[in-house]
Amino acid sequence: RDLVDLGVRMVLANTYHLYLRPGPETIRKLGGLHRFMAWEGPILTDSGGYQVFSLAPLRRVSDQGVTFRSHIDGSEHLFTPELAVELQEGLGADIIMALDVPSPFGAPREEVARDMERTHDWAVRCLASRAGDGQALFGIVQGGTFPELRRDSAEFLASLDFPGYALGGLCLGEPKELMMDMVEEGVAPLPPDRPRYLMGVGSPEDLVAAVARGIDLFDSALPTRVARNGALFTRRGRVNIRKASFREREGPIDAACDCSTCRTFSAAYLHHLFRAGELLGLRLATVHNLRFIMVLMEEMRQSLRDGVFEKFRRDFLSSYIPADESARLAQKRAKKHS
RNA sequence: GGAGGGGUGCCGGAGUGGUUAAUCGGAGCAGACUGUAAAUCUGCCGCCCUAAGGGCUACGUAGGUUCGAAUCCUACCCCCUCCA
Repeated sequence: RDLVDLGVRMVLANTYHLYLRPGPETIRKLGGLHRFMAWEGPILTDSGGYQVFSLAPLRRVSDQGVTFRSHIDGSEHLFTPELAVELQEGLGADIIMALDVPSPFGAPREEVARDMERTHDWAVRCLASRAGDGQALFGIVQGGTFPELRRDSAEFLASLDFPGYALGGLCLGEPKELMMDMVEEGVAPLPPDRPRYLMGVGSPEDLVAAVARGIDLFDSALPTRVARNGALFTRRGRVNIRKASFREREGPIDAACDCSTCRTFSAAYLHHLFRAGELLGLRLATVHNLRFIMVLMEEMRQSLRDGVFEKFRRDFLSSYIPADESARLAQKRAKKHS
């Protein structure tokens, strides 16, 4: 399997998606999620709070739970904190998430505070509705981009004695500095001996910045999604494999990379696969980006063990040009030319 | 040899007197995607100078009509179809 070869340790699955299709019954009949996906390692499931928020039209939140329409067929459903836990227990995941209410970036403070209170209330109910201790239930910190709310939220959840904590509702369009400030606010009150999970992040530069602020765990669709659209991570930053400059590039995407794509294929070949619309290109690019992230995380773990993380961070950021930075440079170049 | 049809920007293809540097596709150039709408989305795309804006050259070729033509007329060149 690709993921095993890549050194992947844990995978994320999603309650919202699995609930709508194929449905919890189907997975139960097929022996649970591990067997269904043929994944022997740990699985983390998200509660679906975020998907209801980002995918489903017509969502209505009440004290009871959240009502939404399926983005697939428009049918109406209700997720309560109790159901979210039950579904995730049914899937047999190893780490499960509380049902939360993320606030959109830019929402007024009162609204964010209300979402946060609801998230807290639901966190308590999720804890109470667990069937057993076999699975680790994580609480989710909310509070938008308001420092005091973030801190309040983290303090409240810390008092509930979860085996692990997540920071949610970030990376939703807010400026990077603000996001990292919120990470700091959210991490500070959490017990140091429990894992901290930053949900939905992210890009290589974000991972490094967040680890520097005490985050242990991440998940993100970014590396695979951008890979499918031709954006590949390298030690020097993100590159777009579709660019004409790769047409005759003989070496691998990233000479420093040990992934099977880089060890086997030239950048020119990958460029061609993307141009030609070949499905193989999507897979090779995905393998590369995932391996890049895996290696990056392993290097960060090692540097922490060695007590040289700060140096690693400086070195990494000095050579890795973030996407937005290179976009700015490209625009400048384009302007100069036009 | 006869009768029709057609030649538009890198390619395909709209447009049949002014608001057309010219609809729209494709190709090309660049960019974005962060708790899974899998292959999505955005911008640029004749040349030159610029910040807005301006100038130049363009619709097979050469003339003509007109205040004004890719659009009308004449000649020529080339392509396609049918008949012989």
